[in-house]
Amino acid sequence: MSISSRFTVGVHVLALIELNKEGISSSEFLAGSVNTNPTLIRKIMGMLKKAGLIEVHPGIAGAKLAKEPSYITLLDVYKAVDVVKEKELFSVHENPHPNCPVGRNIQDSITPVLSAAQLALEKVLGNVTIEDILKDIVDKEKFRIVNE
Amino acid sequence: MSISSRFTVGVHVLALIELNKEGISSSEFLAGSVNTNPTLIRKIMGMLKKAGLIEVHPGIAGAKLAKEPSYITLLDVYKAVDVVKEKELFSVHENPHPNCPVGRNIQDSITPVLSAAQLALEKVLGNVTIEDILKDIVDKEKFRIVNE
DNA sequence: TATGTTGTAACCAAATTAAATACATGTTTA
DNA sequence: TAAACATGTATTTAATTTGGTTACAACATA
Repeated sequence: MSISSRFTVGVHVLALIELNKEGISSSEFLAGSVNTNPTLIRKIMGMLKKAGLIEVHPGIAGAKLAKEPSYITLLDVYKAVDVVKEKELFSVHENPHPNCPVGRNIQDSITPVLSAAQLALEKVLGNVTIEDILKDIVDKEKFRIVNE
Repeated sequence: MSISSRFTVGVHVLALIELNKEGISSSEFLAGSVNTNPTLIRKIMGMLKKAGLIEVHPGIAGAKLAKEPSYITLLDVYKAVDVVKEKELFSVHENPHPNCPVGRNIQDSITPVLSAAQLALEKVLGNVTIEDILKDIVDKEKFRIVNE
């Protein structure tokens, strides 16, 4: 099991829209960088738009960030593309037997731990912004140029 | 997407084996409490055995914990049942385009964040033991009795 | 030897994912 | 106005994973 790549593709798309802010970031352009098809990008763009992270209009080529990149966290993207439902990162077996002490209490006992674990993960994502990712990419590019 | 219930079923199984330590915890008995079929339980038992968490022998009914319940963390179970491969909780789109500054750097830029998020989640699981879960279950049972 | 248990392998149906196709809707421009 | 191009959706497909099921070999015990 793995969390859908919609999340990391979403981050890729947002970073590229910002880096290409002077140009036109159409779904085809973005798909080329991600190396997938424009339809998938448009599906993800739709989710990012619904979450208020980008601005994009039917018929008009190109997307722009709807907020400053320093105000968009990876957690925003993660929630926008809906890769994990609220409190459902872990799945729990349904209908344990009520005649057993463990069966009738395990879900209530384990759920708080699972929620805490999921929150810990989300907190890390909430502390990193698109700007952070872009800065890192720019740094890596500089290093590349120095070593050419 | 959701992490397989093998994990929470594994915790259920270990807790019940310990609670029923004076009795015989066969795969059929355990399956009854979890409310699934014995084959699935045996598959999970095989993983728990391989990870050194339980002792169980072919032909002999019943499983026992191989360690004290205070020395078995939920992270041990999580790793034992192999619900998430090492560093692969998040999936990343393959082969982004190398001609794009974002495409050729995004994986290296985002991977450390994803690893940190996964580690944060695992750390929470590592701080809770089977004994903690059992204590909580016993507490809930006491509360139940008081309110009968 | 008969019974019951663990340990596997094989198979199935359901759900999810990424990719692909098709097309309606909207915008621009030639 | 018509042609070209973009977004926004719906539908289909193949691959993968999951949980469930059946079948059966290997082992232990009464």
